[in-house]
Amino acid sequence: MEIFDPTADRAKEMLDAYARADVMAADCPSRPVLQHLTSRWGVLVMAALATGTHRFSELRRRIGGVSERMLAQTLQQLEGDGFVLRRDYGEVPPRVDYSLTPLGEGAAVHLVALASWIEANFPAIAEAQAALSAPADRSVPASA
Amino acid sequence: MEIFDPTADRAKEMLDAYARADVMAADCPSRPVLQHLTSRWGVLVMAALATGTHRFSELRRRIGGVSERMLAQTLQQLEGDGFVLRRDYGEVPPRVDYSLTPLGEGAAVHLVALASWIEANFPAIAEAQAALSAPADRSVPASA
DNA sequence: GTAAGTACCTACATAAATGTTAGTATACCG
DNA sequence: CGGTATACTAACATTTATGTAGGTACTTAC
Repeated sequence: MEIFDPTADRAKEMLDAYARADVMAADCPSRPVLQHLTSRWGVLVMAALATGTHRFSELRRRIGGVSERMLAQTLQQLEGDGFVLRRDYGEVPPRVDYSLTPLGEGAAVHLVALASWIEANFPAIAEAQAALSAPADRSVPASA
Repeated sequence: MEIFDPTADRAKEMLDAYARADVMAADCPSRPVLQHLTSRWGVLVMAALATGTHRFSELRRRIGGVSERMLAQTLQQLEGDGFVLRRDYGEVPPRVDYSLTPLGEGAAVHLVALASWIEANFPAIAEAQAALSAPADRSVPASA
């Protein structure tokens, strides 16, 4: 039909951007979101916040190995995606705390599940790692 | 008591390495595993393999944007952790296929859940992103 | 008064991830 | 024969991620 309709373009946009989010597509806008959540510190920040509201320095101590810079950056990314809520009390010395938004909680569930699964199954994983690095012969037995 | 016991050291090692896997600890051996699974391509490879066995080139086509190099490297990491099984038919031209091990399936469940959640909730995420970048005023209203 | 704590940011430096290109041995298609 | 496909690897280039050090403005504890 192709009749001109001012709403058609918008409808198409919404379909592209909303209805068809596909992480397998290289240029899907969901890719950056996935990366924020699965980034080195993203997972751990989300998991830490899944236990409740925390201040910046609390998170920093809780998450072993994060630098201030990385923690700040990660929190900003997650805030920008609407997963984390930042509350600034405007006091001095500074006081700010972070918590998950409802959206963030939805995502955190899966990240916590993953982290827990790894912790719980680490014995098996370590075993597999050892078994795979040990065997010298990985080639097909020669007929000779 | 501290009585010498040849099994004591080993038991302690096992406790350290196995029983207490804690992703929040900077030097926990579970950290690299978490990173392999949540790496840019790791998630997508696991998700792709969650749908069944695939050949290398099939995965490459399915996962938008992976280079051969990255796909190969990611598969090797996941194989090294015991999540992926590589089967080489020893034919020429080469034929190899990949599938999840039972361990891999356990992990994949959570990664697929995460990816699906993002796809399903992308409308809300995009909305949040837009809402957060729009507001010009994020500071506390001055009393003046 | 000195040190430490708070929640950051900026600039700089380095490490890690990722991409690009070329190459391998062989088979199949036309 | 020329081109394509397969499953890679190695070398090299580049982009991205991450870390480090120093600074801020002020408070509390010693």
